[in-house]
Amino acid sequence: MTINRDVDQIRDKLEEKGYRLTPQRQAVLETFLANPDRHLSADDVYSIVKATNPEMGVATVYRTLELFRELHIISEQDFGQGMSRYECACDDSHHHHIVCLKCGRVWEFNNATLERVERQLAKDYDFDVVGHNMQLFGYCKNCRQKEDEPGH
Amino acid sequence: MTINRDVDQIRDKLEEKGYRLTPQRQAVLETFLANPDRHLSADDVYSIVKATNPEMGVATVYRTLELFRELHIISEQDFGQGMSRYECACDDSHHHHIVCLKCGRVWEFNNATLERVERQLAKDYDFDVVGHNMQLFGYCKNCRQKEDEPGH
DNA sequence: GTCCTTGCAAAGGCTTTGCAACTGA
DNA sequence: TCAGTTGCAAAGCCTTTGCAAGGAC
Repeated sequence: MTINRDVDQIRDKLEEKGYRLTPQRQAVLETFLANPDRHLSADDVYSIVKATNPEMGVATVYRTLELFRELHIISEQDFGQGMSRYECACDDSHHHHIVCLKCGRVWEFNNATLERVERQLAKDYDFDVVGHNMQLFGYCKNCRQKEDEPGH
Repeated sequence: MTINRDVDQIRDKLEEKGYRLTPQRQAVLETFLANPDRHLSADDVYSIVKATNPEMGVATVYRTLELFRELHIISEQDFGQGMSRYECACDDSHHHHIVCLKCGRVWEFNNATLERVERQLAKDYDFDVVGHNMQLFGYCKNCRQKEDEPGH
């Protein structure tokens, strides 16, 4: 099963650096592996993990998120909602986000043109780019239709 | 003088909606007009305004920022620094940001290709785009050079 | 034993809110 | 008069930190 293999790989990655894959960390990891399409907040992760590990503390979630982010196991996003969101960074594909301001759903996209623009900008500004972030905010088809319904 | 004209225009904009341009609001407005190139945090604005209006309270700054944002007088940015930053939105030009993770300086750029990509994406996803955000994070030339200096 | 890790509670930092007082038309 | 506005302090929210206890090697 893919998830078990992923867990093993990440256990190695942690142990290489002198860290352990504790049950708590594994629970957080599995939450991300089981939700590859979601952009989880710290609180989302906490709630999900707490369901099976009631002894889990929030601080551990935050510490684990920071550790995973450092090791590039997950990546952090800010959609301007007052808290960070995290997603699995298991594949190295850079992608960008389209965020619906009504329902909060997030779509991801890759765009070769964008990557090209980015490389050109890095060159123009003599800038060593280590991360990027492109977000479109607006309203999805679904939410627009709801707006148009009578009574709204 | 341009700034006075801008102030008058915005006074009209406020009064149209039933708001007043109070001395506090004018002080905040002038801070933005006087710093068109900066990306000010709420605390930056507070410090600047407090220098000439010592009675100014933080709450007023936040309330003014929200009001100005609603009226599209300023726009809000989040560079992942734990607080929002605001900039004058007096001209309607959309632009994007290059943020140095070391010195925190921000460069702005416009890019026609990017705008084109954005329009295409809006079409592809049937999305009503009302805002966007492109940020590159990394290290500027200056900070890279400092890193290379002996002793660092 | 030693270092990593944890849960708890307290503290931090940014932002919002309740409220009584004030202001301008 | 009346709605809009303000300063202050308290509260809210997300996140980090101090610390003593627990756990793996």
